[in-house]
Amino acid sequence: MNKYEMIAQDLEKMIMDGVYQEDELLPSENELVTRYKVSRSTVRQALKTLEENGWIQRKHGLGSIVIARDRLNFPITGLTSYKELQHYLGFDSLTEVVTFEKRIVDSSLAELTHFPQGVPVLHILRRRKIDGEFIVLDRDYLLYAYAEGLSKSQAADSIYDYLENERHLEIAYAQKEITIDFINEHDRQWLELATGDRHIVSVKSHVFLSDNTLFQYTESRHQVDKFSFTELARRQKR
Amino acid sequence: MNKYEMIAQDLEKMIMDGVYQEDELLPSENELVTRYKVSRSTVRQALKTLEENGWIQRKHGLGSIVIARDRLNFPITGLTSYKELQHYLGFDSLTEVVTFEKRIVDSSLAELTHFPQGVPVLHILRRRKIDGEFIVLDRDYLLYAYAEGLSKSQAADSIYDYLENERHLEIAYAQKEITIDFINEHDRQWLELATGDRHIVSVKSHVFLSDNTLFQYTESRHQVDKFSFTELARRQKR
DNA sequence: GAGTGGTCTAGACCACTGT
DNA sequence: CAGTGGTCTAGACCACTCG
Repeated sequence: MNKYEMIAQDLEKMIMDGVYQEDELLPSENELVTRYKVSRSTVRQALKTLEENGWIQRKHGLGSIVIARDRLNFPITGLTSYKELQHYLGFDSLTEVVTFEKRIVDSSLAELTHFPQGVPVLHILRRRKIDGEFIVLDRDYLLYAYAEGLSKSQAADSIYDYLENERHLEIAYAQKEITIDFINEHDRQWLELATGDRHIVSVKSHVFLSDNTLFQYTESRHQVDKFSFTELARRQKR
Repeated sequence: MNKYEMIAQDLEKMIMDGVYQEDELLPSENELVTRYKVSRSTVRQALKTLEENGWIQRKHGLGSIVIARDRLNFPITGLTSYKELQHYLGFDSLTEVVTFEKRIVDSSLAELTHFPQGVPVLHILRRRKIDGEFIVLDRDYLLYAYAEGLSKSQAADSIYDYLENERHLEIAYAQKEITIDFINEHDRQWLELATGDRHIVSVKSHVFLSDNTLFQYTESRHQVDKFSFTELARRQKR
Protein backbone atom coordinates (compact mmCIF):
# COMPACT_ATOMS: atom_id res chain seq x y z
CA MET A 1 0.00 0.00 0.00
CA ASN A 2 1.13 3.53 -0.80
CA LYS A 3 2.08 6.10 1.79
CA TYR A 4 -0.79 8.44 0.98
CA GLU A 5 -3.32 5.60 1.14
CA MET A 6 -1.95 4.58 4.52
CA ILE A 7 -2.28 8.12 5.82
CA ALA A 8 -5.77 8.52 4.36
CA GLN A 9 -6.89 5.26 5.94
CA ASP A 10 -5.36 6.21 9.26
CA LEU A 11 -7.12 9.59 9.33
CA GLU A 12 -10.37 8.01 8.15
CA LYS A 13 -10.24 5.55 11.02
CA MET A 14 -9.59 8.33 13.51
CA ILE A 15 -12.60 10.24 12.22
CA MET A 16 -14.77 7.13 12.55
CA ASP A 17 -13.43 6.56 16.06
CA GLY A 18 -14.32 10.12 17.01
CA VAL A 19 -10.75 11.32 17.53
CA TYR A 20 -11.67 14.14 15.15
CA GLN A 21 -15.32 15.04 15.38
CA GLU A 22 -17.81 16.71 13.09
CA ASP A 23 -17.03 20.37 12.33
CA GLU A 24 -13.62 20.05 13.95
CA LEU A 25 -10.33 20.67 12.15
CA LEU A 26 -7.84 17.96 11.25
CA PRO A 27 -4.19 18.70 12.08
CA SER A 28 -2.59 21.11 9.59
CA GLU A 29 -0.67 19.82 6.59
CA ASN A 30 2.67 20.79 8.16
CA GLU A 31 1.72 19.03 11.37
CA LEU A 32 0.88 15.88 9.39
CA VAL A 33 4.20 16.18 7.50
CA THR A 34 6.17 15.96 10.73
CA ARG A 35 3.81 13.40 12.26
CA TYR A 36 4.01 10.93 9.34
CA LYS A 37 7.53 11.94 8.20
CA VAL A 38 6.54 12.39 4.55
CA SER A 39 6.57 15.26 2.08
CA ARG A 40 3.78 17.78 1.94
CA SER A 41 2.60 16.53 -1.47
CA THR A 42 2.01 13.11 0.01
CA VAL A 43 -0.01 14.55 2.87
CA ARG A 44 -1.99 16.64 0.39
CA GLN A 45 -2.77 13.60 -1.73
CA ALA A 46 -4.07 11.81 1.36
CA LEU A 47 -6.28 14.79 2.23
CA LYS A 48 -7.50 15.01 -1.35
CA THR A 49 -8.60 11.38 -1.09
CA LEU A 50 -10.50 12.07 2.13
CA GLU A 51 -12.18 15.06 0.47
CA GLU A 52 -13.24 13.01 -2.57
CA ASN A 53 -14.70 10.34 -0.32
CA GLY A 54 -16.74 12.91 1.56
CA TRP A 55 -14.92 12.84 4.89
CA ILE A 56 -13.60 16.39 4.97
CA GLN A 57 -14.07 19.80 3.41
CA ARG A 58 -10.84 21.72 2.88
CA LYS A 59 -10.82 25.49 3.13
CA HIS A 60 -8.00 27.81 2.14
CA GLY A 61 -6.44 29.59 5.08
CA LEU A 62 -8.45 27.60 7.59
CA GLY A 63 -7.88 23.86 7.39
CA SER A 64 -9.60 20.55 6.83
CA ILE A 65 -13.06 20.41 8.40
CA VAL A 66 -14.66 17.07 9.24
CA ILE A 67 -18.00 16.66 7.45
CA ALA A 68 -21.08 15.39 9.27
CA ARG A 69 -21.73 12.00 7.72
CA ASP A 70 -25.22 10.72 8.13
CA ARG A 71 -24.77 7.06 8.93
CA LEU A 72 -28.14 6.21 7.45
CA ASN A 73 -27.57 8.14 4.25
CA PHE A 74 -24.98 5.84 2.70
CA PRO A 75 -24.11 6.91 -0.81
CA ILE A 76 -25.17 4.62 -3.63
CA THR A 77 -23.01 6.68 -5.90
CA GLY A 78 -19.53 5.51 -6.82
CA LEU A 79 -20.67 2.26 -8.35
CA THR A 80 -21.23 0.50 -5.08
CA SER A 81 -22.53 -2.96 -5.87
CA TYR A 82 -25.63 -4.63 -4.50
CA LYS A 83 -23.70 -6.89 -2.13
CA GLU A 84 -21.72 -4.02 -0.68
CA LEU A 85 -24.99 -2.18 -0.12
CA GLN A 86 -26.46 -5.12 1.75
CA HIS A 87 -23.37 -5.20 3.88
CA TYR A 88 -23.82 -1.54 4.80
CA LEU A 89 -27.50 -1.96 5.47
CA GLY A 90 -27.19 -5.18 7.40
CA PHE A 91 -30.49 -6.40 6.05
CA ASP A 92 -31.35 -9.99 5.45
CA SER A 93 -31.19 -10.46 1.74
CA LEU A 94 -31.28 -13.16 -0.88
CA THR A 95 -30.61 -13.25 -4.59
CA GLU A 96 -32.29 -15.61 -7.03
CA VAL A 97 -30.79 -16.09 -10.47
CA VAL A 98 -33.69 -16.35 -12.90
CA THR A 99 -31.83 -16.35 -16.21
CA PHE A 100 -28.20 -17.16 -16.95
CA GLU A 101 -27.39 -17.55 -20.65
CA LYS A 102 -25.03 -16.70 -23.45
CA ARG A 103 -26.52 -14.50 -26.16
CA ILE A 104 -25.40 -12.81 -29.35
CA VAL A 105 -26.16 -9.09 -29.60
CA ASP A 106 -28.79 -8.46 -32.26
CA SER A 107 -29.88 -5.09 -33.59
CA SER A 108 -32.42 -4.29 -30.90
CA LEU A 109 -30.08 -5.35 -28.09
CA ALA A 110 -27.31 -3.30 -29.70
CA GLU A 111 -29.49 -0.22 -29.52
CA LEU A 112 -30.28 -0.80 -25.86
CA THR A 113 -26.84 -1.78 -24.61
CA HIS A 114 -24.59 0.04 -27.11
CA PHE A 115 -22.63 -3.19 -27.56
CA PRO A 116 -21.72 -3.78 -31.20
CA GLN A 117 -24.00 -6.15 -33.06
CA GLY A 118 -22.76 -9.76 -33.26
CA VAL A 119 -20.63 -9.90 -30.10
CA PRO A 120 -21.44 -12.56 -27.47
CA VAL A 121 -22.69 -11.40 -24.07
CA LEU A 122 -23.67 -13.07 -20.83
CA HIS A 123 -27.30 -12.32 -20.01
CA ILE A 124 -28.25 -12.53 -16.33
CA LEU A 125 -31.62 -11.80 -14.76
CA ARG A 126 -31.78 -11.75 -10.97
CA ARG A 127 -34.36 -10.82 -8.40
CA ARG A 128 -33.48 -9.65 -4.95
CA LYS A 129 -35.32 -10.31 -1.74
CA ILE A 130 -34.80 -7.86 1.10
CA ASP A 131 -36.48 -8.48 4.43
CA GLY A 132 -38.77 -11.12 2.95
CA GLU A 133 -39.96 -9.28 -0.16
CA PHE A 134 -38.80 -9.40 -3.77
CA ILE A 135 -38.13 -5.74 -4.37
CA VAL A 136 -35.44 -5.41 -7.04
CA LEU A 137 -35.13 -6.90 -10.52
CA ASP A 138 -31.67 -6.73 -12.11
CA ARG A 139 -30.92 -7.43 -15.76
CA ASP A 140 -27.25 -7.56 -16.78
CA TYR A 141 -25.48 -7.91 -20.11
CA LEU A 142 -21.74 -8.57 -19.73
CA LEU A 143 -19.15 -8.82 -22.48
CA TYR A 144 -18.68 -12.60 -22.74
CA ALA A 145 -14.92 -12.34 -23.31
CA TYR A 146 -14.55 -11.00 -19.76
CA ALA A 147 -17.45 -12.70 -17.97
CA GLU A 148 -16.69 -16.17 -19.32
CA GLY A 149 -15.90 -18.39 -16.37
CA LEU A 150 -18.45 -16.74 -14.12
CA SER A 151 -20.69 -19.38 -12.59
CA LYS A 152 -24.36 -19.18 -11.79
CA SER A 153 -23.69 -19.43 -8.07
CA GLN A 154 -21.15 -16.62 -8.23
CA ALA A 155 -23.78 -14.53 -9.98
CA ALA A 156 -26.02 -15.02 -6.97
CA ASP A 157 -23.18 -13.84 -4.79
CA SER A 158 -21.38 -10.88 -6.32
CA ILE A 159 -20.39 -10.47 -9.95
CA TYR A 160 -17.90 -7.77 -9.06
CA ASP A 161 -16.05 -10.01 -6.62
CA TYR A 162 -15.31 -12.36 -9.49
CA LEU A 163 -14.49 -9.66 -12.02
CA GLU A 164 -12.19 -7.64 -9.78
CA ASN A 165 -10.58 -10.27 -7.59
CA GLU A 166 -10.36 -13.24 -9.95
CA ARG A 167 -10.20 -11.64 -13.39
CA HIS A 168 -8.47 -8.48 -12.14
CA LEU A 169 -10.59 -6.21 -14.27
CA GLU A 170 -10.32 -2.52 -13.48
CA ILE A 171 -13.82 -1.11 -13.38
CA ALA A 172 -13.41 2.62 -13.87
CA TYR A 173 -16.71 4.44 -14.24
CA ALA A 174 -20.37 4.13 -15.16
CA GLN A 175 -22.86 6.38 -16.87
CA LYS A 176 -26.07 6.03 -14.86
CA GLU A 177 -29.60 7.20 -15.52
CA ILE A 178 -32.56 7.12 -13.16
CA THR A 179 -36.08 7.36 -14.59
CA ILE A 180 -39.59 6.37 -13.57
CA ASP A 181 -41.06 3.84 -16.01
CA PHE A 182 -44.36 2.03 -16.31
CA ILE A 183 -44.55 -1.42 -14.77
CA ASN A 184 -44.23 -4.18 -17.40
CA GLU A 185 -45.04 -7.89 -17.53
CA HIS A 186 -41.57 -8.94 -16.34
CA ASP A 187 -41.89 -6.77 -13.26
CA ARG A 188 -45.24 -8.36 -12.48
CA GLN A 189 -43.87 -11.83 -13.06
CA TRP A 190 -40.84 -11.59 -10.80
CA LEU A 191 -41.57 -8.90 -8.22
CA GLU A 192 -44.15 -8.64 -5.48
CA LEU A 193 -45.63 -5.27 -6.32
CA ALA A 194 -47.94 -3.09 -4.29
CA THR A 195 -51.37 -3.10 -5.89
CA GLY A 196 -52.38 0.13 -7.56
CA ASP A 197 -48.85 1.19 -8.53
CA ARG A 198 -48.34 2.01 -12.19
CA HIS A 199 -44.71 2.98 -11.93
CA ILE A 200 -41.34 1.50 -11.12
CA VAL A 201 -37.91 3.11 -10.69
CA SER A 202 -35.43 2.17 -13.40
CA VAL A 203 -31.68 2.65 -12.96
CA LYS A 204 -29.81 2.02 -16.21
CA SER A 205 -26.00 1.88 -16.25
CA HIS A 206 -23.30 1.60 -18.86
CA VAL A 207 -20.16 0.38 -17.11
CA PHE A 208 -16.66 0.98 -18.51
CA LEU A 209 -13.22 -0.48 -17.75
CA SER A 210 -10.15 1.67 -17.21
CA ASP A 211 -9.10 1.18 -20.82
CA ASN A 212 -12.45 2.70 -21.77
CA THR A 213 -14.10 -0.45 -23.12
CA LEU A 214 -17.82 -0.75 -22.46
CA PHE A 215 -18.25 -4.10 -20.77
CA GLN A 216 -21.55 -4.09 -18.92
CA TYR A 217 -25.06 -2.79 -19.38
CA THR A 218 -27.39 -3.09 -16.40
CA GLU A 219 -30.95 -2.18 -15.70
CA SER A 220 -32.10 -2.30 -12.11
CA ARG A 221 -35.83 -1.97 -11.42
CA HIS A 222 -36.96 -1.00 -7.94
CA GLN A 223 -40.36 -0.88 -6.32
CA VAL A 224 -41.14 2.84 -5.95
CA ASP A 225 -41.80 2.96 -2.21
CA LYS A 226 -38.61 1.06 -1.40
CA PHE A 227 -36.32 3.18 -3.53
CA SER A 228 -33.88 5.77 -2.23
CA PHE A 229 -30.82 7.25 -3.88
CA THR A 230 -28.45 9.49 -1.97
CA GLU A 231 -25.25 11.17 -2.98
CA LEU A 232 -22.80 13.82 -1.93
CA ALA A 233 -22.52 16.20 -4.88
CA ARG A 234 -19.70 18.69 -5.10
CA ARG A 235 -20.12 22.04 -6.78
CA GLN A 236 -18.38 22.19 -10.14
CA LYS A 237 -16.13 25.15 -10.83
CA ARG A 238 -16.79 27.28 -13.92
CA MET B 1 -6.54 32.12 -13.88
CA ASN B 2 -4.09 29.42 -12.86
CA LYS B 3 -1.81 27.58 -15.24
CA TYR B 4 -3.46 24.20 -14.70
CA GLU B 5 -6.92 25.67 -15.24
CA MET B 6 -5.75 27.26 -18.47
CA ILE B 7 -4.34 23.97 -19.70
CA ALA B 8 -7.44 22.04 -18.66
CA GLN B 9 -9.68 24.53 -20.44
CA ASP B 10 -7.49 24.44 -23.53
CA LEU B 11 -7.58 20.63 -23.72
CA GLU B 12 -11.32 20.61 -22.97
CA LYS B 13 -11.92 22.96 -25.89
CA MET B 14 -9.83 20.80 -28.21
CA ILE B 15 -11.85 17.73 -27.22
CA MET B 16 -15.09 19.60 -27.90
CA ASP B 17 -13.71 20.80 -31.23
CA GLY B 18 -12.83 17.24 -32.20
CA VAL B 19 -9.06 17.73 -32.24
CA TYR B 20 -8.95 14.73 -29.93
CA GLN B 21 -11.79 12.32 -30.56
CA GLU B 22 -13.55 9.66 -28.53
CA ASP B 23 -11.34 6.72 -27.56
CA GLU B 24 -8.24 8.52 -28.78
CA LEU B 25 -5.26 9.35 -26.57
CA LEU B 26 -4.34 12.85 -25.48
CA PRO B 27 -0.65 13.79 -25.83
CA SER B 28 1.52 12.25 -23.10
CA GLU B 29 2.32 14.17 -19.93
CA ASN B 30 5.89 14.79 -21.05
CA GLU B 31 4.67 16.06 -24.41
CA LEU B 32 2.31 18.47 -22.62
CA VAL B 33 5.17 19.58 -20.34
CA THR B 34 7.23 20.75 -23.32
CA ARG B 35 4.18 22.07 -25.18
CA TYR B 36 2.93 24.29 -22.34
CA LYS B 37 6.38 24.89 -20.77
CA VAL B 38 5.25 23.94 -17.25
CA SER B 39 6.25 21.31 -14.71
CA ARG B 40 4.83 17.82 -14.84
CA SER B 41 2.82 18.33 -11.64
CA THR B 42 0.98 21.20 -13.27
CA VAL B 43 0.15 19.09 -16.31
CA ARG B 44 -1.00 16.29 -14.03
CA GLN B 45 -3.28 18.63 -12.10
CA ALA B 46 -4.86 19.76 -15.38
CA LEU B 47 -5.41 16.14 -16.43
CA LYS B 48 -6.84 15.33 -13.00
CA THR B 49 -9.38 18.12 -13.50
CA LEU B 50 -10.38 16.73 -16.89
CA GLU B 51 -10.78 13.28 -15.37
CA GLU B 52 -12.97 14.59 -12.54
CA ASN B 53 -15.18 16.40 -15.02
CA GLY B 54 -15.67 13.25 -17.06
CA TRP B 55 -13.66 14.20 -20.15
CA ILE B 56 -10.93 11.58 -19.99
CA GLN B 57 -10.03 8.27 -18.38
CA ARG B 58 -6.37 7.94 -17.44
CA LYS B 59 -4.68 4.57 -17.57
CA HIS B 60 -1.28 3.67 -16.16
CA GLY B 61 1.25 2.83 -18.88
CA LEU B 62 -1.10 3.84 -21.65
CA GLY B 63 -2.25 7.44 -21.48
CA SER B 64 -5.31 9.64 -21.22
CA ILE B 65 -8.26 8.29 -23.20
CA VAL B 66 -11.05 10.63 -24.33
CA ILE B 67 -14.42 9.47 -22.96
CA ALA B 68 -17.50 9.33 -25.16
CA ARG B 69 -19.76 12.03 -23.80
CA ASP B 70 -23.36 11.57 -24.65
CA ARG B 71 -24.48 15.06 -25.58
CA LEU B 72 -28.02 14.25 -24.52
CA ASN B 73 -27.05 12.82 -21.16
CA PHE B 74 -25.93 16.00 -19.46
CA PRO B 75 -25.07 15.33 -15.83
CA ILE B 76 -27.44 16.76 -13.25
CA THR B 77 -24.90 15.83 -10.65
CA GLY B 78 -22.46 18.38 -9.29
CA LEU B 79 -25.07 20.77 -7.96
CA THR B 80 -26.02 22.24 -11.32
CA SER B 81 -28.79 24.76 -10.74
CA TYR B 82 -32.14 24.95 -12.49
CA LYS B 83 -31.16 27.91 -14.68
CA GLU B 84 -27.96 26.27 -15.83
CA LEU B 85 -29.96 23.17 -16.72
CA GLN B 86 -32.38 25.18 -18.81
CA HIS B 87 -29.45 26.70 -20.60
CA TYR B 88 -28.13 23.26 -21.50
CA LEU B 89 -31.49 21.97 -22.57
CA GLY B 90 -32.45 25.03 -24.54
CA PHE B 91 -36.08 24.63 -23.57
CA ASP B 92 -38.49 27.47 -23.17
CA SER B 93 -38.99 27.86 -19.48
CA LEU B 94 -40.54 30.16 -16.93
CA THR B 95 -40.38 30.42 -13.17
CA GLU B 96 -43.19 31.72 -11.00
CA VAL B 97 -42.43 32.72 -7.41
CA VAL B 98 -45.42 31.60 -5.35
CA THR B 99 -44.12 32.33 -1.85
CA PHE B 100 -41.32 34.63 -0.72
CA GLU B 101 -41.18 35.26 3.03
CA LYS B 102 -39.02 35.48 6.11
CA ARG B 103 -39.67 32.75 8.67
CA ILE B 104 -38.32 31.63 12.01
CA VAL B 105 -37.35 27.97 12.26
CA ASP B 106 -39.73 26.16 14.62
CA SER B 107 -39.36 22.62 15.91
CA SER B 108 -40.95 20.84 12.95
CA LEU B 109 -39.03 22.91 10.40
CA ALA B 110 -35.85 22.25 12.38
CA GLU B 111 -36.40 18.53 12.02
CA LEU B 112 -36.94 18.80 8.28
CA THR B 113 -34.16 21.24 7.40
CA HIS B 114 -31.65 20.54 10.20
CA PHE B 115 -31.40 24.29 10.78
CA PRO B 116 -31.25 25.12 14.49
CA GLN B 117 -34.53 26.19 16.01
CA GLY B 118 -35.05 29.95 16.25
CA VAL B 119 -32.86 31.12 13.37
CA PRO B 120 -34.46 33.21 10.60
CA VAL B 121 -34.66 31.74 7.10
CA LEU B 122 -35.92 32.88 3.73
CA HIS B 123 -38.72 30.63 2.53
CA ILE B 124 -39.24 30.48 -1.23
CA LEU B 125 -41.75 28.39 -3.15
CA ARG B 126 -41.44 28.38 -6.93
CA ARG B 127 -43.07 26.48 -9.74
CA ARG B 128 -41.38 25.93 -13.06
CA LYS B 129 -42.98 25.80 -16.46
CA ILE B 130 -41.13 23.91 -19.17
CA ASP B 131 -42.52 23.82 -22.69
CA GLY B 132 -45.88 25.14 -21.51
CA GLU B 133 -46.47 22.87 -18.52
CA PHE B 134 -45.87 23.37 -14.81
CA ILE B 135 -43.73 20.36 -14.04
CA VAL B 136 -41.47 21.19 -11.10
CA LEU B 137 -42.24 22.57 -7.64
CA ASP B 138 -39.27 23.89 -5.65
CA ARG B 139 -39.30 24.76 -1.98
CA ASP B 140 -36.21 26.48 -0.55
CA TYR B 141 -35.16 27.49 2.94
CA LEU B 142 -32.08 29.72 2.97
CA LEU B 143 -30.20 31.01 6.00
CA TYR B 144 -31.49 34.59 6.22
CA ALA B 145 -28.09 36.00 7.22
CA TYR B 146 -26.77 35.08 3.78
CA ALA B 147 -29.88 35.38 1.62
CA GLU B 148 -30.90 38.78 2.99
CA GLY B 149 -30.85 41.21 0.06
CA LEU B 150 -32.14 38.66 -2.41
CA SER B 151 -35.13 40.10 -4.25
CA LYS B 152 -38.23 38.30 -5.44
CA SER B 153 -37.32 38.94 -9.08
CA GLN B 154 -33.83 37.53 -8.55
CA ALA B 155 -35.44 34.43 -7.06
CA ALA B 156 -37.31 33.98 -10.33
CA ASP B 157 -34.00 34.26 -12.14
CA SER B 158 -31.28 32.35 -10.34
CA ILE B 159 -30.61 32.31 -6.63
CA TYR B 160 -27.09 31.02 -7.15
CA ASP B 161 -26.14 33.93 -9.41
CA TYR B 162 -26.87 36.28 -6.53
CA LEU B 163 -25.23 34.13 -3.87
CA GLU B 164 -22.03 33.41 -5.76
CA ASN B 165 -21.51 36.56 -7.82
CA GLU B 166 -22.91 39.24 -5.52
CA ARG B 167 -22.45 37.77 -2.06
CA HIS B 168 -19.36 35.74 -3.01
CA LEU B 169 -20.47 32.71 -1.08
CA GLU B 170 -18.53 29.53 -1.75
CA ILE B 171 -21.00 26.73 -2.24
CA ALA B 172 -19.04 23.54 -1.61
CA TYR B 173 -21.24 20.45 -1.57
CA ALA B 174 -24.73 19.07 -1.09
CA GLN B 175 -26.16 15.91 0.39
CA LYS B 176 -28.93 14.88 -1.99
CA GLU B 177 -31.62 12.25 -1.70
CA ILE B 178 -34.02 11.06 -4.38
CA THR B 179 -37.20 9.26 -3.36
CA ILE B 180 -40.65 8.62 -4.79
CA ASP B 181 -43.36 10.16 -2.61
CA PHE B 182 -47.13 10.31 -2.70
CA ILE B 183 -48.64 13.36 -4.36
CA ASN B 184 -49.89 15.88 -1.77
CA GLU B 185 -52.26 18.85 -1.83
CA HIS B 186 -49.51 21.37 -2.62
CA ASP B 187 -48.49 19.37 -5.68
CA ARG B 188 -52.09 19.33 -6.87
CA GLN B 189 -52.48 23.04 -6.22
CA TRP B 190 -49.42 24.22 -8.11
CA LEU B 191 -48.59 21.57 -10.70
CA GLU B 192 -50.48 20.28 -13.69
CA LEU B 193 -50.39 16.56 -12.96
CA ALA B 194 -51.25 13.64 -15.18
CA THR B 195 -54.47 12.09 -13.96
CA GLY B 196 -54.13 8.70 -12.33
CA ASP B 197 -50.62 9.27 -10.95
CA ARG B 198 -50.23 8.66 -7.25
CA HIS B 199 -46.53 9.42 -7.06
CA ILE B 200 -44.09 12.26 -7.54
CA VAL B 201 -40.28 12.36 -7.55
CA SER B 202 -38.80 14.22 -4.61
CA VAL B 203 -35.20 15.48 -4.61
CA LYS B 204 -34.19 16.79 -1.20
CA SER B 205 -30.86 18.59 -0.71
CA HIS B 206 -28.89 19.96 2.19
CA VAL B 207 -26.41 22.48 0.78
CA PHE B 208 -23.20 23.46 2.59
CA LEU B 209 -20.69 26.29 2.19
CA SER B 210 -16.95 25.72 2.07
CA ASP B 211 -16.65 26.54 5.77
CA ASN B 212 -19.07 23.66 6.34
CA THR B 213 -22.08 25.73 7.43
CA LEU B 214 -25.45 24.37 6.34
CA PHE B 215 -27.11 27.24 4.53
CA GLN B 216 -29.84 25.82 2.32
CA TYR B 217 -32.45 23.10 2.39
CA THR B 218 -34.33 22.42 -0.83
CA GLU B 219 -37.01 20.03 -1.91
CA SER B 220 -37.68 19.75 -5.61
CA ARG B 221 -40.77 17.82 -6.70
CA HIS B 222 -40.94 16.52 -10.28
CA GLN B 223 -43.74 14.96 -12.26
CA VAL B 224 -42.73 11.29 -12.63
CA ASP B 225 -42.83 11.00 -16.41
CA LYS B 226 -40.76 14.15 -16.90
CA PHE B 227 -38.01 13.18 -14.49
CA SER B 228 -34.54 11.99 -15.43
CA PHE B 229 -31.36 11.97 -13.39
CA THR B 230 -28.04 11.08 -14.97
CA GLU B 231 -24.56 10.96 -13.55
CA LEU B 232 -21.09 9.69 -14.25
CA ALA B 233 -20.13 7.59 -11.23
CA ARG B 234 -16.52 6.59 -10.64
CA ARG B 235 -15.63 3.36 -8.91
CA GLN B 236 -14.41 3.92 -5.38
CA LYS B 237 -11.21 2.18 -4.34
CA ARG B 238 -11.31 -0.05 -1.26
C1' DG C 1 1.30 38.94 11.56
C1' DA C 2 1.38 34.03 12.12
C1' DG C 3 -0.49 30.07 10.30
C1' DT C 4 -3.20 27.88 6.91
C1' DG C 5 -3.98 25.68 2.37
C1' DG C 6 -3.23 26.50 -3.07
C1' DT C 7 -0.01 26.61 -6.89
C1' DC C 8 4.24 25.48 -9.05
C1' DT C 9 9.02 23.78 -9.88
C1' DA C 10 12.78 20.15 -10.95
C1' DG C 11 14.00 16.22 -10.03
C1' DA C 12 13.87 10.90 -8.88
C1' DC C 13 12.31 6.15 -8.95
C1' DC C 14 8.77 2.82 -9.72
C1' DA C 15 4.78 0.09 -12.03
C1' DC C 16 2.40 -0.69 -15.91
C1' DT C 17 1.21 -0.98 -21.11
C1' DG C 18 2.43 -1.87 -25.73
C1' DT C 19 5.29 -4.42 -29.41
C1' DC D 1 12.40 -2.71 -24.61
C1' DA D 2 11.06 2.35 -24.74
C1' DG D 3 7.37 5.07 -23.26
C1' DT D 4 3.59 5.82 -20.33
C1' DG D 5 1.41 7.38 -15.97
C1' DG D 6 1.77 6.84 -10.48
C1' DT D 7 4.25 8.02 -6.33
C1' DC D 8 7.30 10.81 -3.70
C1' DT D 9 10.71 14.39 -2.34
C1' DA D 10 12.34 19.25 -0.89
C1' DG D 11 11.84 23.28 -1.81
C1' DA D 12 9.53 28.14 -3.11
C1' DC D 13 6.05 31.73 -3.33
C1' DC D 14 1.37 33.14 -3.04
C1' DA D 15 -3.64 33.84 -1.26
C1' DC D 16 -6.54 33.32 2.34
C1' DT D 17 -8.38 33.38 7.45
C1' DC D 18 -8.21 34.75 11.94
C1' DG D 19 -7.14 37.20 16.10
